[in-house]
Amino acid sequence: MKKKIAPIVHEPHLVKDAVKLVKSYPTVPLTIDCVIFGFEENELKVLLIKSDLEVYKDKYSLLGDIVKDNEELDDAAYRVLKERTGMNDVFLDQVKAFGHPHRHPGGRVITVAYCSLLNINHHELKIHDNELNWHSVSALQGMAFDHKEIVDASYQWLQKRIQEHPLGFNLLPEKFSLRELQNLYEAILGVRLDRRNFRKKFASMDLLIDIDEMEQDVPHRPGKLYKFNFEKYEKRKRTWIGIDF
Amino acid sequence: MKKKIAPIVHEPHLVKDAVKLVKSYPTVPLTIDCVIFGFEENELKVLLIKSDLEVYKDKYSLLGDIVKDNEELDDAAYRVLKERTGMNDVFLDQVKAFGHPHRHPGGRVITVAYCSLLNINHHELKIHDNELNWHSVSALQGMAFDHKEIVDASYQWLQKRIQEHPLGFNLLPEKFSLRELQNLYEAILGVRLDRRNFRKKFASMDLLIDIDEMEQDVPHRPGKLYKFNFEKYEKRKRTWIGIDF
DNA sequence: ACAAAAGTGTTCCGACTACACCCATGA
DNA sequence: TCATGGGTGTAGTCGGAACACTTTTGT
Repeated sequence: MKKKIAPIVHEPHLVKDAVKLVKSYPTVPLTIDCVIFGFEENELKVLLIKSDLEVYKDKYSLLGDIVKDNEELDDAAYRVLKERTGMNDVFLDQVKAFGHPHRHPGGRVITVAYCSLLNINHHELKIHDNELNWHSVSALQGMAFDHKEIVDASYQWLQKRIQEHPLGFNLLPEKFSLRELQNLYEAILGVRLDRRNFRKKFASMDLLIDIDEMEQDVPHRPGKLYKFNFEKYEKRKRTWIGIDF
Repeated sequence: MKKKIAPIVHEPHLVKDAVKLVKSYPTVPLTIDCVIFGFEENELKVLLIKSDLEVYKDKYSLLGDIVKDNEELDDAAYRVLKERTGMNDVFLDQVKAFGHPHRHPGGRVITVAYCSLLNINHHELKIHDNELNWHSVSALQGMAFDHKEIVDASYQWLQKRIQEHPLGFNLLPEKFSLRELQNLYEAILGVRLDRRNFRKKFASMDLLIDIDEMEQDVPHRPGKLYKFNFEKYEKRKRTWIGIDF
């Protein structure tokens, strides 16, 4: 995930014009915003916080921050994620840059949106100020800035990506049943899937490890539990074609 | 393509803290870079210019510019496109933001990459300074900044997108033969396709208009010419699924 | 016993693949 | 007449979609 920042060094006399050129450029504030998705009670959720700003009193906003000097965009997003959720090794990917001149009431601010997937139960929210909390994606309202637009774009991005790569596992506990997996896909894609076909599909992908355990404390016949074979997927990723529901 | 910039006006006393906040943010120079693809001699090409900078003497760079105050990112990209190619109504879409702290030797510059598709023969390069010219995508070398990386990302983006939407028509003349269309897909995807199956696929999509003309001056049996039914595609776009070679 | 979800196979159909011959034109 | 690519159909295969009954557990 984290890329090293290569210490590129150019001959000083050669870069003088480049430095001069860049100094002549207008500049804008740059931020990142994280669209952090979670899955709970068979619903896709997103992590939001109450806005600090008076214009957006009682509105919700994404977790974001400025990008620091010398900080990679990816690293900035990862930093915010870690500060807020305490979690490492979380799925994170850039979605899109948003640059409407009036998207921020305080003046022009460019933001780069990142999409992140994490298991709600695997972390505790580190900072509970400003009512940091999970919100159902299907019923969002009262969002600050253009954050509704950003969430919508990220959600569409996710719907597409999850059909190409098995990202869903990032949202589930380490051990999960096929029913939970199916509920997840149904919730994200907003469709109902045939149970037998769903199971066949994942069986044929051969990315589930049967850990020989069963669900506990369910009021019905317990299902088998599986782990996701991340290692196998990583190896196969380069030639991955898609899931195709 | 061009979105109106909504004149959002907030109560002045409410935005004071927002303005103050934004003023406290560090700022960075922001540019856009256009990866302009064309198709010529059965090869995918990209429009490049010699770099102005001494460090990148004799290296090629993408067409880019700073984003102006109050200018939408999309509009900035479109402006560059129009300035350089003189063309309107060109396909243009955002690919990704690049923000490596040392990607520009003159200091930190963030850029947002845009992908554009146009018909090489439908335009004349407006400005021929700095050896503005078309280069084969498959043999790029000696590129300035991180522009190779940007072109690679855009090319991959294109390969994916062209399998989901019939974007290829943007690269062809108004009238084209099925052979030309197939050559285009083969060049972009880097595969060979079965001619009969290819024709069947496009026939079944029903997006080609038979204009009842034939190729001229070809040293073999002339093929029929078609137009792309942009109108029909636009109507159908919302429910578009994919092309799937 | 009942409720609730787990687990499992088969048939059908549509889509993609592979493949070969005749046709129209220019040289 | 030859070289070049245009134009066409069919059989086989693979994968997705539809679909119902038995099993296991808790109450």
